[in-house]
Amino acid sequence: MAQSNPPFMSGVPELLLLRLLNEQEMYGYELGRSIKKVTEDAISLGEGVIYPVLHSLERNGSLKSKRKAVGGRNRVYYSLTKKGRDRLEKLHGDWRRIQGGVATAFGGTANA
Amino acid sequence: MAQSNPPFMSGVPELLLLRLLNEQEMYGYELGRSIKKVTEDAISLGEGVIYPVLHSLERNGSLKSKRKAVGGRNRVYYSLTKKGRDRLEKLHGDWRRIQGGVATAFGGTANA
DNA sequence: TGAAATACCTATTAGTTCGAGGTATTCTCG
DNA sequence: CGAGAATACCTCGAACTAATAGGTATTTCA
Repeated sequence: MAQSNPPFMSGVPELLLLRLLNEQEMYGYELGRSIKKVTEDAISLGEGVIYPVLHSLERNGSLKSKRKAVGGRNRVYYSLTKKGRDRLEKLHGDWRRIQGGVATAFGGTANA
Repeated sequence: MAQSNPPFMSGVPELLLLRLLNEQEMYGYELGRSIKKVTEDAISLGEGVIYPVLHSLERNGSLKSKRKAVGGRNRVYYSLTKKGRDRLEKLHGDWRRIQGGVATAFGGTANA
């Protein structure tokens, strides 16, 4: 057998969060706006999606966090660990494969 | 507000199934092999994925089915209804948007 | 003062997908 | 003929995702 599939559509929120945090540390609320911006409004994630993903990513060691008080605000900044970078690469690879597969399926015989 | 997001990861199996059935009627077992082929092995769906999706698609009126006995085999052929074609267009649009958003997010600042 | 924005969080629900199983028939090959 | 592979259908249960809808508290600004 060739290879087993990753859970399919799973992971876009996780993928994007890891992608952004790989560039620079950020906090949850900020990530929400940032995702809208870097996807040019194509994707927007609610806080109810962002925070749980952040927490589970931290739990499994992909992210580390530190609290900072900035201008009277209490923020939790996240950044990638080595494991997080590995995870990012893996998810990105999965994504490219699926994306490529879908593109091929739709490109094969041109349709509307 | 701009627009609400479709459920994220959902829908690649459904999308591919609709895509294939839009070209020609097929039966479940056949669809499994066909998906592997048209995605050039990038994606393969187990029967435990295919049949439930087919059934739910038929339940909601996107697909219609007819039984045929072919060479002693009992097959259930599916084809798209109008509603199924609409559904395909919608899912395809969603997919393009998400795909574009991810591409932009990763393309914005080139990374490995 | 009061509303909006910032900033965090959780719980519930709904939906998807996966793997593992199950049945039955037909085909192929020794 | 007999055995096993392939065809062809199906369902169940577990695991996981993601969406909505809430909740708290502070700060900013009109």
